[in-house]
Amino acid sequence: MAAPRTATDDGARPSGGRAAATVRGTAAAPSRAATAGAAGRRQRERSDATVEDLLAAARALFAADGYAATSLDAVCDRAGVTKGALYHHFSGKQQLFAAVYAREQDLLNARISAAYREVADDPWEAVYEGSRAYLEASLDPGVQRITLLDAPGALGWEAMHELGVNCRELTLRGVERAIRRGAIAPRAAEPLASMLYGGLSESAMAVVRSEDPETALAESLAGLRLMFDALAGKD
Amino acid sequence: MAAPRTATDDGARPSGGRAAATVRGTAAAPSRAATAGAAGRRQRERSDATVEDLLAAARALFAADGYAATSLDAVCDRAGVTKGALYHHFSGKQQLFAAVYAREQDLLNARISAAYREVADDPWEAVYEGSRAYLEASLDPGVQRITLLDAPGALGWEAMHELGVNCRELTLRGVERAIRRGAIAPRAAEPLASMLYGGLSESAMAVVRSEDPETALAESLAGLRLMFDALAGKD
DNA sequence: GAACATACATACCGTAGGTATGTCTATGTC
DNA sequence: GACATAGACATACCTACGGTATGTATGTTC
Repeated sequence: MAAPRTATDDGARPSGGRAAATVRGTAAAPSRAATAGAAGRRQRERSDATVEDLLAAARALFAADGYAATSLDAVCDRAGVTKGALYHHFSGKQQLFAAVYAREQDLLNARISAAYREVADDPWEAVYEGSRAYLEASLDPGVQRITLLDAPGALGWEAMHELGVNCRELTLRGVERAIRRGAIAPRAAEPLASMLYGGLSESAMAVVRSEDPETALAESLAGLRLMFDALAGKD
Repeated sequence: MAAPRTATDDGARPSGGRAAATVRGTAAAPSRAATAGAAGRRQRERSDATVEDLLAAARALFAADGYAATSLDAVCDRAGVTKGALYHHFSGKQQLFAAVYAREQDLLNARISAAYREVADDPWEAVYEGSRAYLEASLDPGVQRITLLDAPGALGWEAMHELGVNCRELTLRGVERAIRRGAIAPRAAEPLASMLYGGLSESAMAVVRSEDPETALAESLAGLRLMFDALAGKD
């Protein structure tokens, strides 16, 4: 049975990664935390550096060899630390992978959001551009290996979607906005978002495995264009 | 590094499963094989029964606990045999899972094909019915665990699609036929098939995890209906 | 019925995830 | 500024599990 995580055992939760990056930016901290933050600087920095090394090593090996074929010893070797350090910052292999996955999702989100926001006037066209960005970003073999091939089995569907705002949720929001503004016909947004997100994920894998990825990508984008136009009522 | 499989070591390949089922049906066999087939009947039957037990046990455990959490010892215990028997018929855990996956795909194919063929006149409507059948069949948690969550990571994308005719290929053929017969606008069939197959897979997982799967399924089908109509030019 | 192949069972090995413990250094406290 | 404490690791070890090597009994063939 899968080891259940209680709500209280987050003491071993890694301070590095996404959470630390956002929390550390806040200068307005309470008195005790402020002094502790200044005094605990060197230890904190060293810790963060170790977490960073571990995440970088893990990301490289997970991307190259996959989740199952990557040993924690190999990760530690590459990071230049021992398993003691790894297990001090992460509760196990699964959580290490979850942290790597969350980072990957953040990078994807950034690219998608940037493309999405570039189209300010047309909400449906914005979803198209976001979808295009997601498809193109997912062509990277490392991204595919981590987010599309290994994550579902290693983390499970629920955990995948609970690790922060993911690409599927971005798609959902975009679809909802397009419906609200009348860019496409009224409908339940969830199903369309699932179809788009899942379809683009599968497309990315098919494109890379194609004997001619260049034209396969072009055809996928053309097909996406046709689908978006059809859903918008343009013929 | 992942153990590389040479092209010559298929001596341990299981005679059971799909391959045997199709090969055994051919009555027109060469002389030596014909006599050997008749004389070797009892051993063959025992062997097939063992393979069947192993596949049934593996399917049950893989479906319930997932690929990684299922130990071969547990499979053997449930099947009532030892690891010697398992490794006599399968080259390892991955191939055992591959056999289970292939069976699952066959069952899905049967359901999809049946729904597809029920609509003889309208090729695009046939694709819809096939898609509907695939979505509904993929609501089963065991099917999801095996074919959607674990298979990509355990087998890899290529191996998944080389294990016989799968649902994605069925979708592709249906789309190609619909295009040939002018049911939808001309386009490259591959991208649309990928979008449909991947989208339906993701939809199935989202539907099951929804707080109200009943209405989620209804909404997904309604959304699918809208998409199919839009692609067919019906507004 | 002898030679052989098939179909297993048993015993064993190596790897890798996980744990328990020791140690060193930074940090807060008096 | 000595001391207690806790964080940040390193080291050694345990164990489960995938895989292998070998033994054996039951068909199967000539």
